[in-house]
Amino acid sequence: MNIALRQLRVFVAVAQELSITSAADKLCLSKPAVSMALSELEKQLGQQLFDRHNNRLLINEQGRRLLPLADELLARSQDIEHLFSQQGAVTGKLNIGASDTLGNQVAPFLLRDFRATSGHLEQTLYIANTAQICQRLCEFELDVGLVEGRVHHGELHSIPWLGDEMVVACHPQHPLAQLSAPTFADLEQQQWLLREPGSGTREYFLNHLGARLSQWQLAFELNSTSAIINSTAAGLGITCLSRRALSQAEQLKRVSILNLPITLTRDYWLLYHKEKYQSPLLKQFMRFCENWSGE
Amino acid sequence: MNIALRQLRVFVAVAQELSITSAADKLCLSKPAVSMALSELEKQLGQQLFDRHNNRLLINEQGRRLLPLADELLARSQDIEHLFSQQGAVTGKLNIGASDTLGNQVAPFLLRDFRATSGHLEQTLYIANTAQICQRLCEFELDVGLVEGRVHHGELHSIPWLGDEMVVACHPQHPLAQLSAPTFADLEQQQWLLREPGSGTREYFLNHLGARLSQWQLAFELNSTSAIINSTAAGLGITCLSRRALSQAEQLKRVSILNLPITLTRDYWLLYHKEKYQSPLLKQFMRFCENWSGE
DNA sequence: GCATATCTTTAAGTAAAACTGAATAGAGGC
DNA sequence: GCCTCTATTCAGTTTTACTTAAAGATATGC
Repeated sequence: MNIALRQLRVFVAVAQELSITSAADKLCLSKPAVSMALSELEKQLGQQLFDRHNNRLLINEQGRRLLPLADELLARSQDIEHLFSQQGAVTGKLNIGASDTLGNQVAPFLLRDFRATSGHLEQTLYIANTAQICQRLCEFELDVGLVEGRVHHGELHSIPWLGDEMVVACHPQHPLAQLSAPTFADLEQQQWLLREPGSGTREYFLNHLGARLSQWQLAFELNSTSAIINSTAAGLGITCLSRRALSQAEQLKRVSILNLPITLTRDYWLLYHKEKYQSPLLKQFMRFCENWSGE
Repeated sequence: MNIALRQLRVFVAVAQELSITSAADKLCLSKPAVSMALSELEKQLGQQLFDRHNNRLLINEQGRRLLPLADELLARSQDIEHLFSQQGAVTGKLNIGASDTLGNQVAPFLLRDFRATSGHLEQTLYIANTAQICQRLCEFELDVGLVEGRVHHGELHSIPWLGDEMVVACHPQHPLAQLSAPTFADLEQQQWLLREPGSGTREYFLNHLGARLSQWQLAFELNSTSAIINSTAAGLGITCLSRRALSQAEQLKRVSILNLPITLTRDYWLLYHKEKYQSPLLKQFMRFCENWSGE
């Protein structure tokens, strides 16, 4: 009757991958080992955890109920191991998801400072767009997400975090860069460089700037912020990005930032799953994030 | 590196029994199995959990740190099993400790009502004196304790619970029983029947009644409340007990309760260990206790 | 529609772990 | 010293966990 952590590890992997085959890869086990461990767990609990249909697994109500509990139990067993590993050293893995701008421009400095103050070194940074971050939080594969733009998701909590200024940039020789006080009207009829759909930066432009312009043209779409900066520096169009992302390019005079009449701001958000257990390490990291000023 | 629940079960048993031999009995395992499982756990954690001295085990700082964590992990794994056992049924074991009066006079009715409202049937009632209850709470063998008399113990929390009136009783033909308004002075020079040291009832007498009397004699000591009642009914002395414990004997006119000038009251207390994990079932029981009026 | 992937599960054999009984070693009581 | 109580070590056995191979089931390609 006694369930084992081994079985729960298998269950969580299968619940995340929704496939025996890829769960087996992840766990470095053979497929039958995973299949048998899972069906034994289901037998012990007296409940199916997945619906088997068309030779595929689909997590069911029972499985969804077990997932946070199993994840917590495993996390707590990890906590115990780490508590006793090296005396006083902060150990354990931290899986952080971040959207493009935050992941590339902010997270490196955030992690540098967290490492310096905590001594903790085992972080993984997963950079993807907001939608993917949310999905992986729901699969319990990420501990925390750092995203631009508010997220409305029933299973996730979001707390506002840091701020950011959004600016419009162009090539230094661009006519706009010569204006001492450009207006929104000057931004019309321009060629804009945008991120791909699903990106928080793109959403921001569409909702806060594009919506104010009677006309604008799409120069082209790029799924990388630095490619957008390079394209701006190459004179292919103008763009709206966070000041953080542009600071280096501006210092090198590769791009110019326009002095618009109003300041555009954007909040960042810390995301975490409502039902996911927060290990002491995770709590420490979240507190650190909340108090972190930027520089 | 991965620890197993099996190992933690062994560890907890050894920590409670402080002996490989009796832990093995408790777990229905051989001594070598327990010894090996424990030393493997210690090897995995990289820490001794017990000091070995003179062929005896003594839990050390590391072990004390692990005990509540291990207990919680095991309790949570039990929670998972029970959640999935019978749909909706309330399962899981509840280990309740109670001092003599509470265990004999109150707990049966408390448990009857809890069973009726919750449908939960797996309770164990361990009746012992307050000191023993505290010890077993500290060993994580009991979930909750019901005791008379305040307890000051660093590892335990106590919350006031119910109340009780303490009364003085004697044989119906005893001279004291003939007085319509006996005073404290009348109680002097009497022969008293007391419980053994460590009993809350005894402590109550010594602190609240005996201390007020310039003289009193010990008739003799008994480690059972009903033996004290019978001894009182047999005219061997007078006694101070809770009205609850005496109600039947009084109705049968086997003893008389004196009408003293002041009412002596005594609080009961709910005890639980600060670091012990409270399962949903335990929380439910505690809430039930707090709201339970008596009848 | 038949062959071919892809996926899960069953079966049989193997490797690993958990466990036992007997024996060993140390400590204390008589 | 002898007996009894510990915990642990050792060697052998049982049980569990796992792997490879194969089968069954469902979809995909031609």
